[in-house]
Amino acid sequence: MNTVRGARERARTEVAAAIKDEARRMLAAEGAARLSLRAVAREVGMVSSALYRYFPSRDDLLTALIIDAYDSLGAAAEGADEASGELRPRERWNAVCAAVRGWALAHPHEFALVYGSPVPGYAAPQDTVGPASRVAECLIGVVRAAHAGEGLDRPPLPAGLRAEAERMTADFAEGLPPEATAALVAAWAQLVGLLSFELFGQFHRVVEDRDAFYAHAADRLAGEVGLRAA
Amino acid sequence: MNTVRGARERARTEVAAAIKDEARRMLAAEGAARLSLRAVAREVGMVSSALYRYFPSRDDLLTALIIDAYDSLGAAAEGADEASGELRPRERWNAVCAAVRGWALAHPHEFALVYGSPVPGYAAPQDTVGPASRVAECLIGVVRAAHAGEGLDRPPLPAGLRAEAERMTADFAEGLPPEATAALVAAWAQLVGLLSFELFGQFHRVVEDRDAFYAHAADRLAGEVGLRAA
DNA sequence: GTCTATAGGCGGATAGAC
DNA sequence: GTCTATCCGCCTATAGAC
Repeated sequence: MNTVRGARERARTEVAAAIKDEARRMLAAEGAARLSLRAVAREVGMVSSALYRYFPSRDDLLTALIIDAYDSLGAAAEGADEASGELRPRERWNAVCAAVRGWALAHPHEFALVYGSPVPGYAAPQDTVGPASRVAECLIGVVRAAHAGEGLDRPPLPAGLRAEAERMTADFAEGLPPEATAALVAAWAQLVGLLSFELFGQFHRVVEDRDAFYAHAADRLAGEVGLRAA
Repeated sequence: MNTVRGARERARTEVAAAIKDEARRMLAAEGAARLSLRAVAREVGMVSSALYRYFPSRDDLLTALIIDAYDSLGAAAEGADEASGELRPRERWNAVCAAVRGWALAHPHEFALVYGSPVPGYAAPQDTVGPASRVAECLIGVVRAAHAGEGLDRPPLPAGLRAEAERMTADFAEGLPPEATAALVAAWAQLVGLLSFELFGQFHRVVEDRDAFYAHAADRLAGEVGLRAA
């Protein structure tokens, strides 16, 4: 009986995976806003109503894709982090940043899905929050290791931001100096900004050597966060 | 006859403006990817085929909206720049950055239209390039003034980025130190990254005091570009 | 779980009358 | 420039048979 249920569930998740794969392909062609269950069903060789057994609505399929994207990005970041565990914090930071960019270049439409314009009419459920924070956690880990080890050059923090930085620290970066927490949040947003510009075409005819450009910017951001130069 | 043509053209541009206004409203509700000529026509009290006299296709309407958005943002930035002409460069920079954020908060859907995920299947024509560069030009002007006046603290530039920075400078920032050009391009992308996170919901339950957070980040970026502290 | 059929919409774009 | 009519396509979602 265990086997039976196991087989059934395996079949179920395999079909669900095929649906998501096709949906990811549609994402590239049509964008999240026009993702259509019918089109996915057609392509995957089912009839549209059959999809509703796997995803109760279009929005649920979207949610699954978003969670997968965050998890895939998070895994890429964590992998790079672990692979560079021997290095100094600044180099670990740069390795994670490079992995994030590598993932984004390899999955531009999933990047757009999670960091681009929100899908109108779609509200992300709570389930996305955990996966969404994996990359950030990874960066926090690097900074925490630096703090515990060689120490941080604390970035400046104006008086008006002190309370906010302390709140952030208590909320999700316990143990870090508040200056570093605030700088880290800003740095992460700025990193994604660089990737958005690259992926969304804003660097067209502006930045040519994007590898070097991004690597340098990421390294500067490491400095902003307080990681000591290598 | 001049009057006649004037009147005709005035009527034409007034209707076109009404169409664009309604389209902007739809942008908020449906997003650019699902902007529909028919829905706009319905709302504006015309029949869909009549719209084709004003915009030959859906994409042309989209292009008009994009150009308007860039122009509106550019005007906001230029206005803030002119209003702060007496101040020191670093303060001018901060004033322009604040104006950009003010515009973005006031026009989130137009911000998403130009800096969010690209609309699948839509390719921006050459006409958008000029308006798109107005904000950047404005920031370049501030840095140029600093360079000509009190001077810049040149940001560091790794050897691998030197040639690229010189090319950028020759292409669109003649006269600036290449270090500043490269830092400026990065800073602009990072600024937009901060705004994307704020507008697209990534700061939800993360950053609360967004005014202060952004102002501080913008000021740090001024330093990155080489503007001397106030 | 998958199918057919159906309800009740929506879209872009064009032709041709006025 | 605006209208009607039309072509031909698309969608989400449900009911009910198998």
